[in-house]
Amino acid sequence: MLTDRQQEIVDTSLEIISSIGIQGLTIKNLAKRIGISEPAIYRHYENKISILLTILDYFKSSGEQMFRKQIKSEDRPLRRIECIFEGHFDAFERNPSLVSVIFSEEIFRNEPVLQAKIAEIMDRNFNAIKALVVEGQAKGEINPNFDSKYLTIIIIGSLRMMVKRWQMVDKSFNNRDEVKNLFSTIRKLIENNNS
Amino acid sequence: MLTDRQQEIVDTSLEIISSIGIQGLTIKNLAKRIGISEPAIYRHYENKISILLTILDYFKSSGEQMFRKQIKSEDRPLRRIECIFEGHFDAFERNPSLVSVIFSEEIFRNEPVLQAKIAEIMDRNFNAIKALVVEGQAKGEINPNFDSKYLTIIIIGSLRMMVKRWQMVDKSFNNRDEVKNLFSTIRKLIENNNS
DNA sequence: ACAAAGTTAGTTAATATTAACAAACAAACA
DNA sequence: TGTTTGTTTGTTAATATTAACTAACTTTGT
Repeated sequence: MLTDRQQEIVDTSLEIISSIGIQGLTIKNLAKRIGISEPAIYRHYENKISILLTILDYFKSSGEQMFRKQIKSEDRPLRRIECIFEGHFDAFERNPSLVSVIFSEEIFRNEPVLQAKIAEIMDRNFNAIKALVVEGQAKGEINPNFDSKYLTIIIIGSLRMMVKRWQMVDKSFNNRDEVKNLFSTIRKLIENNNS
Repeated sequence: MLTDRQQEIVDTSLEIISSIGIQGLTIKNLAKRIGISEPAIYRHYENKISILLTILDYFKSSGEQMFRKQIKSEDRPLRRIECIFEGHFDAFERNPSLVSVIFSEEIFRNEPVLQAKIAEIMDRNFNAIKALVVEGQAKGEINPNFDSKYLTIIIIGSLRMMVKRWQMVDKSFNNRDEVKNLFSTIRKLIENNNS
């Protein structure tokens, strides 16, 4: 569990990342924004890496929660994938900084601990979606003539691309509709329509 | 045009980016690798940003070349998209550092000039692919019941995701086959099969 | 002889982190 | 009850390291 200050540090970090990018997340900026001195940060976190690890953990567990909810759900696989789509999207909308975090692998490249965590999160997400695709194919909802691996790459890649575009150009347009449209396109593409 | 030294600086930069990431591209590393002193670098480039701009320009023009080739080509649109897929992939294989560059938007976020260039490149690529999709739909080769914008997001997103996975996990596996399989999946999905 | 390309030896600004100490409060105890 | 002791959370000042970049001088090639 996090203390109030620890939570504040994490929240403020996400704010900073959101507004000026991960590069701007320095202890100095962090301390200034919170209104305490730099060394005070170290009363609550051993070092900067452990702050970042906490952020990634938060990210990981919020994703896990979403997947768990979908596993229990009685919906059909395609609908569950759609929920994950929307769920991720809601998360991004509520907390735009997560977008920066998700695309920050390159920055963590010199920190093995962080890179490992990122790889772990990506891998788990991939497998969760893939499991749903496989299930959808088994139940005849998704076209079984395609390798589930490639369908998963297409699904996740599309979502990421959408988010990236949103971050780079669109900026606060009709994002919810965009996601709906994108997913409905994907759905029609991969659905099993042997009528 | 670039002098020999300038070219060497660019090449070595790409080598460094490739092996230890963009974060590792410092003037010190660059000079050491080339075998000259740090200030000598400044005899050939005004500053670090201009080196990075040159790299992005190289990236941009090599992409442009590829698109130009495809425009002249007599192939059908889907085949041309496939060529672009393979072309990009060849580029990545020949020069893995480009992968790092392409995913480095987050790092350039505090450098408006660089960020603008990245946005420009992404935008042009997007529109080039989209034009091919539209043409494919007009010629009845691609299913016209889908918004070309979303199909383009799916196509580019998949390619990027594939590359990302390649960078993160697969590492020197059967990459050429993977690209072939991925594209053939996409092709089957979006093809117009009203037979 | 002169311009291009290199060197050595610096500068400035940032960075994460540590050392040493202080105020506020709580717990323990006489 | 009042004093001692410890803990938490903060401070200021300093640290080591690294970044990009510069000034002034030397070498090299034509």
